[in-house]
Amino acid sequence: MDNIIKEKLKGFFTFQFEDELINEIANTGEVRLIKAGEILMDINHHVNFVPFLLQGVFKVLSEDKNGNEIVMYFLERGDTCASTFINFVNTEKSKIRVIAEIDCEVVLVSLDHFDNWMVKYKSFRSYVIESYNIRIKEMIEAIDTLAFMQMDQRLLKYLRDRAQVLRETSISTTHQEIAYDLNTSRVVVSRLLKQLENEGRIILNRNRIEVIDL
DNA sequence: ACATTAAGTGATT
DNA sequence: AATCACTTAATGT
Repeated sequence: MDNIIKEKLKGFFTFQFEDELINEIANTGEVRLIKAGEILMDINHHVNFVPFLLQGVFKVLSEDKNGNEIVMYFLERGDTCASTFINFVNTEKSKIRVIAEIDCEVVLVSLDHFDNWMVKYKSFRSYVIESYNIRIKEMIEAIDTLAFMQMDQRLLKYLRDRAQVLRETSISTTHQEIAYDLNTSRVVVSRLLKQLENEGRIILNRNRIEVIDL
């Protein structure tokens, strides 16, 4: 594995990984490029790896048995999917779908190394705990959003979140996709977007939304 | 030029 | 906020 990968592992993750740990990740991990739209892990599938996100953005969503989906949060570089940690104790099926928003680069590490690294590396332990913490906070935020916010506010929050993880003000999407993500109808999204545009918060184009009011 | 897909809108529940 | 039914606009072939 090349040094660029190691530099990314060193630079993007909040807890400075020890050089030795970075070498271990580099030696045992598999670097994968995931194209926009590809699914990294899916609901009801077994997962035996943990992804470390080096580049790109993933959308994490849950789906009910009727196929209604709802986006819970986004992952950006330096993030990992905390829900996969659970599987290192007990091989459980994934409850979520993780899908690439844009082209992504990840390092996949087998869960077999987890036990070992947790005791061996302080930075790894801290990182895992911190990741859990962040995800729990995100979950609470998602629940609050669903329970207390009306659709217009949810929509604006969604656009801001998405623009933030993409590090761009321009989002390439359709009203239909947003409707799926928020589990509402396209008509509602179109109307609310129009309203936001009239308020000067966004600019609408076909397949593209400029977020002004970040 | 035509077909397809995305987006806008009034009316109704 | 959802649904229907329809229109208009943008884009692909």
